[in-house]
Amino acid sequence: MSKGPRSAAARRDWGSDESGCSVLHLDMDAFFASCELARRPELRGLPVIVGGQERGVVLAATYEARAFGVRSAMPMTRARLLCPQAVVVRPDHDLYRDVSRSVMGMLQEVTPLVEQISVDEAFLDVSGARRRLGPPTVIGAELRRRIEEEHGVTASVGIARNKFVAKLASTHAKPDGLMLVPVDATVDFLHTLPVGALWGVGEKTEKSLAAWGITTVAELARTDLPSLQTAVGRVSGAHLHDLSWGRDPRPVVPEQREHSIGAETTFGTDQDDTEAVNRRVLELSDRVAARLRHQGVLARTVSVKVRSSDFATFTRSRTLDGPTDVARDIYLVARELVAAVDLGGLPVRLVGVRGENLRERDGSAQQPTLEEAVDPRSGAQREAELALDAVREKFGKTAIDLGVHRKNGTHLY
DNA sequence: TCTGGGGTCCTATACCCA
DNA sequence: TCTGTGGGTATAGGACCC
Repeated sequence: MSKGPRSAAARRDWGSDESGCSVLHLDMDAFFASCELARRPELRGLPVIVGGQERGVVLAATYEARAFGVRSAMPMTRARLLCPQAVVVRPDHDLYRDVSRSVMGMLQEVTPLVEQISVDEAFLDVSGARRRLGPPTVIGAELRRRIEEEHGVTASVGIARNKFVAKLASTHAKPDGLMLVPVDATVDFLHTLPVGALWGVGEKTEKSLAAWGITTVAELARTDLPSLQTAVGRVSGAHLHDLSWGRDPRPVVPEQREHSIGAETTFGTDQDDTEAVNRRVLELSDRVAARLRHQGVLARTVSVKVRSSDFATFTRSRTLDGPTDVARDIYLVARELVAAVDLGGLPVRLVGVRGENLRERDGSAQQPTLEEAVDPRSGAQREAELALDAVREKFGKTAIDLGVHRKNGTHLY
């Protein structure tokens, strides 16, 4: 929900010729905050911030809160300083997921070519829907109307010849607007923008480019390719150069499979107790395994992330002999990987566990992992964890937990 | 000001193997 | 046998996005 830099010059009417513009990007405005307002209309007109605990960041803020300088991803402590009168609401991800699912279903009625890129935004290729539903601007307007009517949430729409430009158009249409960038106007539109508007240019890349005297898309477009590649790398250089001229061949691809599934948490206070860290690693392994099983996939690589109190972040990973969706397998590897990270005596701020290198469970399903072959308990362990899934399905996610069992001071688990 | 949690992609390096 | 080369895979880390 955070957005790249915008340009006032770009916020204007670029024309009405829709030919060749069949990519539509739909982005819901201040999504989490809008969902909360729809549920609690008495909050309308007030500065509202959706955010977590003490050490959290702002997940979403209403435009009233933004007027005070509150931005998403800003530390909550700072947000409260800027806008002490703001109503702070704890995030309710289940609510946002429900609204999201319903909206995505609505998009599917327009075309099956819907690529969801996050909970609150999606691309649509409406080339096949034109004859049935009208030109893209009509489709976009109708979607915006229906989303607001059915969910009380406003959405902005960008329409252009490709994904990259459509995404920028929706950013400049915000809030509650629609922008068309005709094919002929594409380069002029792009060349009003700062480099930071390009997808893939964040803080670091922006700095590297500035060192080369490149601060706008227009300047980047006029830079010769070899210099650009020296500045930011071969692949990124070529990619950014293409984008600066409005070239983006990536098609709208429906239903992309996840490449990894992970979970991480920041401790309330930095932690130097190894046992406490391990308990957290177990919880995270359990969450990851449950999600792997839920999605019917197995992970062959386990990776961990450890952040120390000075915010230095380390990742370690190991590829297993066989793929798994069993919390115990993941935990045993994750615990070792975390233990091997040298934090120089500093306490742990955050730990994370991730399953990577995913594959479908079907097919590899009946192949026992090496561990199962060596240790028959692993098959039984999976059965036990499936039973846990069933209990949680029935009584809720917090109904039951895996534990670290100790016997004579030795971990069984 | 003091930095969440979910991800993706790219780069560099090491190592095995043909 | 030695040396170089190049592909494939594993690993670590950085940057980025929402």
